[in-house]
Order: sequence, then C-alpha cells, then structure tokens
Amino acid sequence: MPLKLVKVEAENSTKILDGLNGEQQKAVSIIDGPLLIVAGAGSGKTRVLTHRVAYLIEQGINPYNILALTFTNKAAREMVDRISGIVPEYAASKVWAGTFHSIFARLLRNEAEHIGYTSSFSIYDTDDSLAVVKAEMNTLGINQQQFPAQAMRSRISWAKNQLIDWQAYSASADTYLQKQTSVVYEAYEKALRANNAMDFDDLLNNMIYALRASDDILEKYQERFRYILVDEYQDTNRAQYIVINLLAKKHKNICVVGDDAQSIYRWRGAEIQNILDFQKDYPAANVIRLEQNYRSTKTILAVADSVIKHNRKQIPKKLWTKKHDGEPVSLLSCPDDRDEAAKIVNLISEKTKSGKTGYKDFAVLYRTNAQSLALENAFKMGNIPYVILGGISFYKRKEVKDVLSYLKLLVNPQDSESLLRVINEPPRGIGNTSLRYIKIFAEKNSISLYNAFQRANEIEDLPPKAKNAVKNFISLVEKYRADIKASSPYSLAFMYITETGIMQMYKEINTEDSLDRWNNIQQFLSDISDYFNRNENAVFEDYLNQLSLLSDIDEKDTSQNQVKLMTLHSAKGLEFPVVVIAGLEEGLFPLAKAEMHFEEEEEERRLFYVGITRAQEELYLTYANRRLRFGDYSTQAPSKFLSEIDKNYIKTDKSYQHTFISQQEKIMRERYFDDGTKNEYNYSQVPQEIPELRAGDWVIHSHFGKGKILTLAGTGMNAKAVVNFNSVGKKVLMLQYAKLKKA
DNA sequence: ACTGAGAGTTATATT
DNA sequence: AACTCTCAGT
Repeated sequence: MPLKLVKVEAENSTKILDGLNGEQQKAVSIIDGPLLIVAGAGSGKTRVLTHRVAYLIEQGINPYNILALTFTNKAAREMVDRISGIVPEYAASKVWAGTFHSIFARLLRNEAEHIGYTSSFSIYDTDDSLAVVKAEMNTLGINQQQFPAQAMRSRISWAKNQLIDWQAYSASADTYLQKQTSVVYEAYEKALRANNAMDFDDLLNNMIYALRASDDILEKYQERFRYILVDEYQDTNRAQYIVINLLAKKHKNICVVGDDAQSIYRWRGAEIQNILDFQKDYPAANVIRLEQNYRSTKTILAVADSVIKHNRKQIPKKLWTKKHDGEPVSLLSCPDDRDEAAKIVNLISEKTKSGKTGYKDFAVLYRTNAQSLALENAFKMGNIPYVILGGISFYKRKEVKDVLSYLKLLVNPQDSESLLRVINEPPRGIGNTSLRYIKIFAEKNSISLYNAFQRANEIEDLPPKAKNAVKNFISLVEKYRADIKASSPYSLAFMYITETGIMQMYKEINTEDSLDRWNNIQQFLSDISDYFNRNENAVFEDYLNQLSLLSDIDEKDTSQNQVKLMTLHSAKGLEFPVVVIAGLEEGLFPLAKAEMHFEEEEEERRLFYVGITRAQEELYLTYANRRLRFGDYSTQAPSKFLSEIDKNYIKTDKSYQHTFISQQEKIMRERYFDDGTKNEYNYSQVPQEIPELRAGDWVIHSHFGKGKILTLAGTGMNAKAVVNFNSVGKKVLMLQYAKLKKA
C-alpha cells in the first residue's frame, strides 16, 4: 500500500533550500518517485545529497526510513556530519547512512540464519580470500605455477560479481581454465561457508539471497527503507544494482546521483550502463542535471572538457562556471622520474615561499602506487611535509592482521583461516606435519579445524609435544572466549593479545623492523581502546565488523599542513587549489594492458578527467621520458591524452622546465614547446652552496641525520655521494638535492 | 620445527 | 627494487 505522500511547497523549507541554485533546489525537493541526478564534477553533489536527506526529515519522514548508500566510509561519514549540521543530531544519527558493504554487513548479522550463517560470521578481505584460494588449490593439487592464485581469485570474484554461483559456473565451464576455476570456486565457497566467513562479494550477494529468501524479509526492508539514496551510482555493479532495485521496488522512492564521466571502477565490476539505463528502468523518472561548477577556473573546465570530448559513450552535458579564467595549465617535461619528482618538489617550494599558498593546498596525483616512491624520496630530500593517502594500509600489515585474526578467532572459532594465520605466530612448535594430521582428523570427522584442535588428544599420529602445544593454545583462546561479554572489551583484548606472546616475540627479535611491528600492535590496541571509548555499547563483533571494511584513506589525518600524495582513484571526490598530475606517459597513463578495448581506454580518459577536475585554481601536468620500472629504466612517449588537450590552454612553464632529450619528445615539442628553446639545460633547482666534501667527512642530512661519507663520484649536477647514516645505513645521494651540511 | 639463502614473481585502481 | 615462496641445512 503506497503511502500517500504530500508535496510540500518550498515556503516552509526556506532554510534548507537557501543558497542552492534552481536545479539543486529541485534535486533536493522532489522527494517522491525515481530521480536521477546527473551531477558533474564540482557541482555541489554532496551538498545536494545532504540537504536532500535533511529536507526529507523536515518533511516529517522518519530518518529511520532513509537509506543512503555510498562507496567509501569517508563519504558516508561526511554525509552524516553534514546532515547533523542541518537537522538535530539525534535525527541525523538515525539515518541509515554507510557504505554498501558496511550497511549490508549490519543487516546480514540479523538475517544470517536465513542464509546458513551465524551472526558472528567473519569478513574476509582480499588477502584473506586469496589465502583461502591458495590453500584450496594446494589441497586440490592444482599447480599454482600454471594457474596463479591471484588470477584464480579474481576470476572467482568476477563470477560472483556477475552473480554466477559455482554451480552455474561449473555447468557452463568449457575450457580447461574454466574447468579448473570451477573446481577451485566450489572448494572456495564451501571453505568460506565452513569458516562462517564472507568475502566482500558475499556481503552484496548474500544480501540478495536474504532478500529473496522470503517475502517477509523483502517486505520488511522495503518498508524500512522507504527512501533510498545512492551516491556514485555510475560505480554500482550488478549485485548492487539488484539489491537497490529490490529494495526500491515497492515505494520507488529511489534517488541516484552520479556522473558517467567519472566512472572509473569498471575493473571491479562497475557497470556504467546502470546509470545510462536508469531512465529505461524507471520511465517515470525525473532527471536533473547539475552543470554549474563551483570548484574550478574556466580554463581547467575547458581542459577537462577538451579531454572528455574524445569519449563516445556519455550523457551529454556541459559544465560551466562563474569563476575567473585562471592560469593556463602548465606542462612539465622531465628526463626521468627522479627529475620529475624533484621538479614537483621544487615547484611546491617555490610556490609556498610567498606564503600565499601552503603545503596543504597541493595534491600530487599519479596512476600507480609504485610512483609514490620517487616522489616520497624527493619530498624527504626537499624537506617538504607530505602525506601519502592510500597505498599499503595499516590494517594490511602482517602484524596487525595477525592480531586481528586472534580477535576474529575469539568471536568466530570456526574461522580456520584466522586460526591457521596465528597458530605459529609466535612459533608454538606446531609445524606443518602436525597441522596436516589435525586437518585430516577434522576432515574425517567433518568438524572444523578448531574443533579438531580441541580434540587433539584423540589424534594418534600427533606427537605428545604437539598435543601439549595445541592444548595450551586452545585453553588460551577458550579462557578469553568465556569472558568475551563480561569485562571491558579493550582490557580483554589487551590481556589476550599480551598472553599470546606475539608482542613479546617482536620485542625479543629487537631489530628496527620488529620494533616497528611491536609499535604497530600497540597502536592497534590503542585504536581498539579508542573505539570502545567512543562507542560505549559496542561489542566485539561491531568493532571487527567495521574494521574489516575500513581502508587507510578513511583514517588518515588530512588536516595537517602537508602536501597530499595519492592515486587518481583515491582523489575522486576531493578538491585542491593546486593539483599536479604526474607520469603522463603512454603505458603508464593510460596504463597499458595486454589487449586494450576502447572501453578501457575511455575509462582511463575518465580517470584523467577526474584528475583534472580536482583542481580549483592551478593544474600542472608532468611526464618523464625515462622511468624506473622493475628495477630497470624504460622509455616511453608522452601520453596521448596530452595531445588531446586544446593547445590554447597549455603553457610550458620555463622556470620549471628542463630541455628535451628524446625522440618521442619531438611531437610534444612541436606541439607545445616550439618557441626557440633548444637543448640547453635549465635546471630549476634553487642554486645552493654545496659544501666541500671529502670521503670520510661526517655530514648531517635533514631527514636521515648524521652519517659518514664513504665515497664521492661525479661533478657538478651529477655529483653523488655514498653516505653511511647512523639511522638508516648506506644511501646514495645526489648532492644537488641532498642538502648535506658538514657535521 | 625453524632459519636463511636463493629463486622466482611481481607493479592498476578498492570495498 | 621489493616481496613471496621453496628448499636445503641445522
């Protein structure tokens, strides 16, 4: 029975609609029925979304009936924060706002028994899932040389994304590869079930199964989520699409927001078609285009437009802005990646000298994480504060994952993956041979590995020493399992982890690396304490739940005055006064793949578009002729994307400009630089005095501290020194960059 | 059972 | 260059 919904005029909602442009106001106030908001970059999308939720609440809709789905925790948190700025916080906090994965994990805890899980299921991240694949391949005797586990895992994940279960996959498997995959797929799925664990894909798929399991469940959630908002709709995959549509089917109050031009997650199953087809799915849909950009200069928008024009598949739209023309985009050509990094650093230090811009106003964006290394070195050398966002997450470090697995085991002892992970961390004298006996016993009796551990006494082949070790381990876990609800979760975790001996192990190894790990565990534990201070009623499951779905980028402190380095993907949704996009070379950006479909190239172009539109005032593009890859130098031509930019908006900034050295440069030179600059070097490095140095001298480096010069080589620009630092050992330094002082 | 050396593999992006 | 895995030695 559809609710009778009353259109409310804007008059009593002046506050919420204040300061919004006409289209934005419509996007906020059309609350009934399907609505597609095509929101161009910088068009105030988040503002519209949050105001819309606030508006719904003000119209008397129970916040508990509002579901707002995002892709990142950060986006979700920002949404909740900003909603609480408009409506009372108790109302804002009742809105179901979160990532697909976290919201569904929460719902699945309640519905677990309908789909054959218990509510304490574990969540496996990509690494955990890979470990399961490897283990299953081992048991099945499938050669991992021939079938790399990574590729196996991604084929399985791809199938799950398409909602092809192992039965269906197996039925349609033709090639040898597919047949082998189907065998692993089946074993993998059964292992996850046996472990009472779900991977990321399962969080979506099982939600569908739960909704389809009975009309009651479907009805329940359709009634609960009467108003649905989906952010970044262009990034939804098939499973997400189906869940959304199942939930929205009854009330059809579904509002999706997205920008097809910013669809950059095809590789993980996103179907851009979902947004392109929204009007087919909902013929009655209202469509609103937000085309006024509040972020970038006219020049930057023009550059973005000249690039994206080369894509064929897109919803027609034209961004415009009232902002000033702004500076032309600067193009920097560099001989190699080291030089590129040095130039970027130099650029930033020049620009910040005047005091008008601070370090925090800069972002350096790149295609692959590997590029961050050269940049990082240059920033250290140049003494410029920076922070890397994304990359190897704190939560993916071995020691942190080990501790996490200890905790998972406490909540879900069926989780064999976690058990195997920690059983010899620290070494307990339970080796491979013993483990094999225990596994065989578990299989023979159809019990979990943990249960087999508990009944180790019955395993004849197990040597007494191992039996004893197993017994000690089990009683440790059981001791704290018994307490899990009673004492404070933090002190429980602290005592438990201490007693496992993992911290002591790292302390005893006593190397720089191991003390680092020890520190990380400490930090992790204080993170736990923090969490339970903030969430007083939370239980362990809640903590583990959010943790598995957390990424580093959600956590990093971005408020400091430092330059931000990140991949272009991580930059989506962010904005910065000055943006540098580095590594614009064929093969790197667009990134080369074996077979490049035009669709993949279009996705790379959209990624470039996303990068360009992050900039508010200034944009710098850089490329290197030579780059260190796989420990070797490779040369490549400048990115084809560069030649797509309208020439009128490009300037070659002499003060940061090197000269041209390679063949491939010719095109670029004719196009952009042909103004008499010939092959003269024009290093932009601030001239600085290099003190007279000799081998054997003691020197001080701003970052590495004190060290002794071992050898010196080269002259002038190329002067190098090998220095043995007290802190980090031997380093090779270019004297022109490393500001060495005599000690 | 555990350690370390050497070989082999790997670098697109993320919930 | 950096990481993981395997295998032989202890």
